[in-house]
Amino acid sequence: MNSSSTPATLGVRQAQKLKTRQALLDAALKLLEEQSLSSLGLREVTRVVGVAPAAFYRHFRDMAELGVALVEESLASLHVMIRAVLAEQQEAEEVIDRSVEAVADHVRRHPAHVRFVARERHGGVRAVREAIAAELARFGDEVAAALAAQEASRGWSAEDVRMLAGLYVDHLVMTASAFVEASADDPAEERAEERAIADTARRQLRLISLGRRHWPAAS
Amino acid sequence: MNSSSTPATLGVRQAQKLKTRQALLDAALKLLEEQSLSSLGLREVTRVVGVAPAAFYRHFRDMAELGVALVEESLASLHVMIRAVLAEQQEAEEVIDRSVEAVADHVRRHPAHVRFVARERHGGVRAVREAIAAELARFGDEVAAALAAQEASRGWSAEDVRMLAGLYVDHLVMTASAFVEASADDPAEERAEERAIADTARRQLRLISLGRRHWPAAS
DNA sequence: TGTACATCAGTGAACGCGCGTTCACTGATGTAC
DNA sequence: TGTACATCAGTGAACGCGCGTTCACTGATGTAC
Repeated sequence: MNSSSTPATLGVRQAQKLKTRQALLDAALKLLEEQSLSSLGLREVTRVVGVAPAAFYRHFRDMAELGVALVEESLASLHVMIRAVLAEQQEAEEVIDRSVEAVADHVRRHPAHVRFVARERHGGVRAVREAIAAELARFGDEVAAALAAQEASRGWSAEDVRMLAGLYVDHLVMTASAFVEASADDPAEERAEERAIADTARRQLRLISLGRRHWPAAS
Repeated sequence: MNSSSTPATLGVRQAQKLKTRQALLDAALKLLEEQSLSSLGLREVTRVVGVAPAAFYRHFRDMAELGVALVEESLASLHVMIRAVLAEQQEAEEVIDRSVEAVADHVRRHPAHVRFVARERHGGVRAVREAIAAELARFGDEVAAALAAQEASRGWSAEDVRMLAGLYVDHLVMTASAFVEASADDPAEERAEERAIADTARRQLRLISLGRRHWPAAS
């Protein structure tokens, strides 16, 4: 029997290092709820974690590198959600309801991740912007592949399918941003605001869905 | 005859003050192409303008207040563009082409304004976020009013019209953001990228337009 | 028109502070035998 | 299993620097008479 509960695959040292790294990421993500990456200080982050400022350099070259790591973490969970929605094969109406509910649920579970992506998508740190853009492009490709496999896309050009996928991904990001920005002055008011956002999102998706059904058509 | 070319309505002092204020806004906008508002320093801005740091306080309480002023400036020009597009009454297809061209043109003329709004829409400064959200909501209302007056909206509920207007405004902002982020490594490549963005935007608007024509419909 | 006083946009020096980065170090973990 | 040496995550002190803000000031512009 092993003398400790440490996984056999990881030394104590490496496990501890990963723990510190994750603590840095978690602390940064929390601090980023109230500010943007380009104004977040290395000392702020290490102070929250409780390590010396210099320890930061054992994990990241600078804040931009930490930001890119946060992009991966943030969009990995979103990726899982998107795949789950795409995997289901149902009536259009039902897919819409499920998608919007999945987005709402995702925002409830990972508000800081969503806020981070919304904020840094057009933020002041180039490497992070590019990482987000690349990942969202991959989502778009994946959605396009799923759409192409559907009956409703018979006769569509690849470009048109990709265009529609882009519309869906953009809409998803917009909706997630709207959810996460639903302010929390009053809990009852917040719930009402969330319902309004979900309702609008569903109707917008329904309209897009209608356009899809009649595409392409002469003007 | 007046002894100077100064407008009779403004004293020399007040005119000079406005000039300095505008210089601060211009300098800030330029610096914000490469960073976000929450990391922009007061001394950076005054240094570019060539005034003492303390002079800043004669015009703005802090950077957030300057940011709100920039929101007004940035969205005022967009407002003009939106009104111009809405005022034209033409075939759906033509409206789409004109709108996309107007957005592309607006971005060409005011890239820094567009970048600023895209960046700070979800940025780290609450007052600025709220100012942008309020202004975009006003655009949405205005677009909704114009849509409601159109033949195609006969029988639509006010909520549905507002939902469609929101979709248009969101799409406009997304498209403008995409244009402004079209990178400029190679001029030829940039022009190709711009054409691709415009093309996608047009097809997305056409699809939305189709959805509109068949709304509401049973699934 | 000329004079005496008020206003106030912009100055420049000073302040205390937290920042990012460097460095030689410590001591627990890992490895070779 | 036990010992001797290597590795390296995290330490803590030090550095020079630019920051936001304050303050009494200056001198051109504005106003009252």
